[in-house]
Amino acid sequence: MIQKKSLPTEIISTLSQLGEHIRIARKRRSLTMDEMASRMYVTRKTLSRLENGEPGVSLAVFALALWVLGLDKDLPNIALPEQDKVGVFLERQRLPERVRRAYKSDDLDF
Amino acid sequence: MIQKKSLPTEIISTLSQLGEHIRIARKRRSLTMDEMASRMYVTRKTLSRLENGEPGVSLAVFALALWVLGLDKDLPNIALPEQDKVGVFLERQRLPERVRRAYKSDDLDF
DNA sequence: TTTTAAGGGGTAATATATGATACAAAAAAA
DNA sequence: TTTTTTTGTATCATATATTACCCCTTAAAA
Repeated sequence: MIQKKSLPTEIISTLSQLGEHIRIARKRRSLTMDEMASRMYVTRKTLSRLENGEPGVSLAVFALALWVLGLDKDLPNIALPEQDKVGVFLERQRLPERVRRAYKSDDLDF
Repeated sequence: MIQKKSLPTEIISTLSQLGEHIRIARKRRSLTMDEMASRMYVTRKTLSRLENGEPGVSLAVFALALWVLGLDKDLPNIALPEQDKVGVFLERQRLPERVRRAYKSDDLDF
């Protein structure tokens, strides 16, 4: 953990991509690293680590970057339960074959 | 930073949502926290901090969770440059009004 | 009901991130 | 070109994450 060496390749690659996306968005907005870092309430070094895709950077730093750039709208949709097809399938599969009502004498109408 | 108190409300809320998404996806897959944590090569406590939306959790832990759950396909699309409408607009705006070729006597044909 | 397992929460030790600062390299602007 | 700004990199101090334990409460299963 936190060591690039021990991480799956896909994850290393994904984090690099995310860093690159942030760097591009920052440059398009003509923000220097110092400027953007101060708006994020972090130091330039921390922003640098984020843009370089270093795995140890905290989620808060990541979210702050997207927030400062106005690119945070998609983040809450990650792993959204209603979009999780496998999850929905598994949940449905776990339903019992037959349902049996718990008997209560005065609860026979609905 | 890293202190919930000093973070924008939207970010606190977003991180909580992401943690909840992961927790739901884990339960749907009938994974205990111990089971999932070990597949992520982290401890149960770290996974717990992620599911609770704690801002200090590293990006690697987040990405590993999505990866273990098979929910990592959307992550690389966050802040995607071609979807960044503001960014594309700003970039276009920066184009010069007129273009002028740098004159080179032997480079007049193309 | 009894039994078993899951998850919440604490502590100490260690690893790592983050901040603060300085300096050099590279790029942009004049 | 020269000058200025931006960025890369290094170091040290401090804050925090992460691990590896622990115990306890609660929920699930028998």
